[in-house]
Amino acid sequence: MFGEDFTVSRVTLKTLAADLGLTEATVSRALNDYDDIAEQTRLRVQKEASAQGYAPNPSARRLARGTAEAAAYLMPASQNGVSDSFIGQLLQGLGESLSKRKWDLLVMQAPAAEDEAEAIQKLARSGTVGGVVLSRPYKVDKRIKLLQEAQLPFVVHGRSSDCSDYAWYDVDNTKAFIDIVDHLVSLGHRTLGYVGAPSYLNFAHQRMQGVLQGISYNGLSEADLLIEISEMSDLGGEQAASVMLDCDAPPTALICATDIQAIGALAALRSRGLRAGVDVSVIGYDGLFIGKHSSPPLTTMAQPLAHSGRILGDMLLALIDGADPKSLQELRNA
Amino acid sequence: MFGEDFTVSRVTLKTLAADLGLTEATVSRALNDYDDIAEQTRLRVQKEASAQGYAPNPSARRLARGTAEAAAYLMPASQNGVSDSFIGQLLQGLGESLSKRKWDLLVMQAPAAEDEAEAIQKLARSGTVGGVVLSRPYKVDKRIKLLQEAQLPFVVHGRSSDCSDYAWYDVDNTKAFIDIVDHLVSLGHRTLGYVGAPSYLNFAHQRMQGVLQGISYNGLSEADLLIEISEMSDLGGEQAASVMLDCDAPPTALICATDIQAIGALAALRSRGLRAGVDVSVIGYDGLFIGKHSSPPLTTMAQPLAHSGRILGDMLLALIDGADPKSLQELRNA
DNA sequence: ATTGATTCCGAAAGCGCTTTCGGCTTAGCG
DNA sequence: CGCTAAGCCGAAAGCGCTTTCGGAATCAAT
Repeated sequence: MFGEDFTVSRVTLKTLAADLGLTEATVSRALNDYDDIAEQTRLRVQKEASAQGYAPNPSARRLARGTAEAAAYLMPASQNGVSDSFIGQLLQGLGESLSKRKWDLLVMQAPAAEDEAEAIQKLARSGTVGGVVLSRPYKVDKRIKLLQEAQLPFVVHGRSSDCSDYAWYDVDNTKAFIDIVDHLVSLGHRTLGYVGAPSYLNFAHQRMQGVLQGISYNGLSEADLLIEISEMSDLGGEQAASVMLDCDAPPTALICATDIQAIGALAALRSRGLRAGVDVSVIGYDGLFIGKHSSPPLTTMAQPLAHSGRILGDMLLALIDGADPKSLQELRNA
Repeated sequence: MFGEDFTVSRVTLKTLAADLGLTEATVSRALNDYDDIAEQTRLRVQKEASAQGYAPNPSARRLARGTAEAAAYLMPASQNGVSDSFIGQLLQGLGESLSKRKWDLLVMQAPAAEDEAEAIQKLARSGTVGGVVLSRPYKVDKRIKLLQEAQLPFVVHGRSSDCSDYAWYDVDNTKAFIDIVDHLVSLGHRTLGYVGAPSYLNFAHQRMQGVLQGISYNGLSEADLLIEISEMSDLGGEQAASVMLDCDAPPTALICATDIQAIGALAALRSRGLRAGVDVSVIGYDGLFIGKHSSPPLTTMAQPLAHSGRILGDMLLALIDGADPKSLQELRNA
């Protein structure tokens, strides 16, 4: 089936060199575009290498070079089995960026809180990766300090409360939610509901701040805003929305901290025979629902996650190149 | 800042051995639970190792062992920038399973179609990974043949048309959509709309087959089913749904091939003042919408993706251990 | 022709770990 | 008490690659 080309023997630098009548060193130089090699042999080597389908063994290369040529993405812990939907896009952008240097991208589970420290130190000491991307930090996030102490280059997707001395990329959550309130108020809404997320997650905190500020800026009082914090799941969103919809003076618009909660909120509407965007406006964030269930649509707030991934990757590479983390802090306008 | 413990010198097997007055070989044996080592020294070594925070260099280990101890997840190409939301959960389950053997999980972009072959061969020859997980295959998917030829262990999340001779794990999409039709018909719906996905994706093909069979089994005719195929995006779903809702005899229920399209369909409803689940039922799949926007809710069809990931990981490990791919084919009941 | 600077390539060490082989020590047996 | 068999550990080779160092050419210049 596999033809006569059934040479299981892998093609290594040694076999290549032998076939070419050269030494491994020369072949290596040719393949890695060193400058102390004749143009002619370089071509000859590269031609033969691609003819034989040579692919260098990354473990060997990494060992010899002493660099990891790989970065890790620390997945945010899934809340109740509902993992974030943005991960796919983010990884794509990240991978795209890292592949410019032929870096691998590996994903790691956030370990249980108690062995977090050990896990991060192991990660750093083992040299598995040369850099880390951390998503969705907590308001105070000790992983950040651990990464700093481990001297492992890292960039954070989001910010913790104290974000002065590390590299991060974040969207202006607060401003985004101020804008949402502005928008809703300008549409005539006077009673708002906020389906929030646990505020130890800093983005949730930021968003809630935005809602509160938006209320205040628009001359509304605290009484005009109902707040229900729920876990980040559709069920959570549904329950939170239900509570508010069932009260005496239900809100005419629901602002949801995350998409998944917005989905739950929509279910709450439906089960009460209410029409989203007609009877009650529902606005989520994170790029999925924004503009889809508000009327008229708001289209400017979708988070371009793949783009974020690319930025984060670029930042990480810059960091590896020796850039100052403090110079790599970017707040994207919402 | 970092205290006096600023010994940048990494702790390696050599330094550990020196500190312990042993050789690297012995330390290695102790750490890897070989049996030709005294229990006493094993403990002594392990104690010292953890005290010093020793973490083996995976590159060195892999090189010496000749195994990759890592698997790759080939991300499905994002359709129009909308990447699949299931990836996060799947990766989590996958990582969980692989971590049992301390394998790393790395994600790779599906390369452009034209250099797919080369990319997969490189992947195999380089020994970067010892196995591959492939998601969402096409109806005919040449990546599968490439992986076979490359002799790289792999499992497929989903199935291609000809799935007889490789390992796969799939849900019974066809049955799931037959059930959906059954369910809707039993609720009294007689005119259905199907928002489909491009059928070169085999899961989309399977789902559409399910809808068609469901129609037939329930004694309905082709005239009772409207079909619109759209790309897998909210916009696509919205447009497809719009076409059907605006026709002379609009369906009273919309079946959507994917969640993201269901979201779009909901938007189409909303912009027409229709209530989901009241005026028009909307059913998506993939675990998010199913049961959320049908009435009464269907709760049995959610795809437990993290679980799938775990299964896929276990299958891959079994494969590595020499299991016959044909014995690793599992169709989960919908 | 002799020298000095280039250009190109081979020799060899080494990255950090695993693993085979063999030797030393101790226990177990007649 | 001698001999074999375990039990433990050290020596050393090797995984596939990179990189320094130096040597042999080639070339330009005196």
